Amino acid sequence: MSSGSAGGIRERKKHETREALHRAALSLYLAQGPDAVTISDICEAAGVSRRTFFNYFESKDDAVMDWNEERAGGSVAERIAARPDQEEPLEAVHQAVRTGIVRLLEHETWRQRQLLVSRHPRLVPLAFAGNRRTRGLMAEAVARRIGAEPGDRYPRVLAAAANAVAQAALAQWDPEDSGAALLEILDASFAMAAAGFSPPS
Amino acid sequence: MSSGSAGGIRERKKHETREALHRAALSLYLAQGPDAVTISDICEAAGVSRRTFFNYFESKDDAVMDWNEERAGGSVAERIAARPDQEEPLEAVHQAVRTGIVRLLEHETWRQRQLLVSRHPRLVPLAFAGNRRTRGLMAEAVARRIGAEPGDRYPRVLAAAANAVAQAALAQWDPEDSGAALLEILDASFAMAAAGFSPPS
DNA sequence: GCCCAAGGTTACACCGAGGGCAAGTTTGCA
DNA sequence: TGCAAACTTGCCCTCGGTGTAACCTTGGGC
Repeated sequence: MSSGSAGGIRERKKHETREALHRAALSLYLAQGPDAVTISDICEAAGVSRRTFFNYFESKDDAVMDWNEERAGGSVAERIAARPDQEEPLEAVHQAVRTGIVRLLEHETWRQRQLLVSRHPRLVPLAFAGNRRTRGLMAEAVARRIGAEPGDRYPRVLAAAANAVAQAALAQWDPEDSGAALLEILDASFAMAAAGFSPPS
Repeated sequence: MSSGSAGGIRERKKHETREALHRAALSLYLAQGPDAVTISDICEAAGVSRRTFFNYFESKDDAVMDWNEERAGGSVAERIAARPDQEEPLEAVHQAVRTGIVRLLEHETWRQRQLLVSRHPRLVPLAFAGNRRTRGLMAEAVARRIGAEPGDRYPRVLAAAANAVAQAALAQWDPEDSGAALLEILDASFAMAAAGFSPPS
């Protein structure tokens, strides 16, 4: 056997099955809308049994929002830590988020996800379901930068606000537009935060 | 018949049933944890049939998070509009949120809700499920203040960030503490936003 | 007081989500 | 080749959620 790059056939097949379920779920969601898709439909499209589905995901939404591609860009926390020391915390977070989005924009499935979410607002909370953890890691990274405790007020408030600003930017972006447009919106939105939200002239 | 204040027996009974279901759901959630409670349990405690439950709520979480008490304080949008004209938008939103929280603190059921949420983080998104609408109304109110369109970037980003700051404040508050403590946290958090999140000395 | 219509409640039946379990199948390794 | 670990599957169950139709209560007209 030539076998896969990592591990053996077993690992590769698991990955393929997961990917097949994810793709099937995403395209069915896009084609028919979230409510019209049943787990059985997804399984049929992916060629596995209904029971197997639950070996990989806890729900159909879980399958659609699967995030293994995010990891393909490193974590936000790492990117914050990598910013120059003298940079203000908010700016460091801004740049960390920015490069994260640049990487995500390269993934076609991520764009499809955004399209799906923008078409079905019901899914918005799901798209950001992983954000509680992300926010926590962001707060930790910020705390480490300024020598504070991770539980301190400042890092937490900053992380929450930065996340919200990023979400708002995403929500204002049309996923059929260029990635550059999203980055413009993002930069403008963070500039508002840096200015203490004083009203634009 | 002495009858209720508004309408007849019918209206009153509907209201009582809704309230009974809400209270039953809340206390069962608190006593047993969200996952251990079934809709049948709630119905038994409230003395109605399972089918009737769904005449009032779409899910058990919906019943727990029922918000008729929020309305007993007017909307955030109204309170923003009521702030003095020369006040900066962020400060107006801050004060509007603040008085809203002051009112909510008077409601025992609201405090129970917060306790429940703080004990079961899984519920956090639900507690803020109504926030999409709230955020929209906030953005509109801010837009009206500065003579912008409701869809403009500034009002939306401000509303999103203010909401996140308020959420972060709530999350840092122990619901068994005094209401004054929550207000202190809230004020300090908004001060950070007004300062453009420059790090504390 | 009687009766009828509107509306609220209930039982029943059904489908999909989700998960436990044990048997069957494939892979990895000796 | 053979065995153990791991993955898949079918079966069965409970709970969430909804349509339907029968039933009961309320309120208003006669």
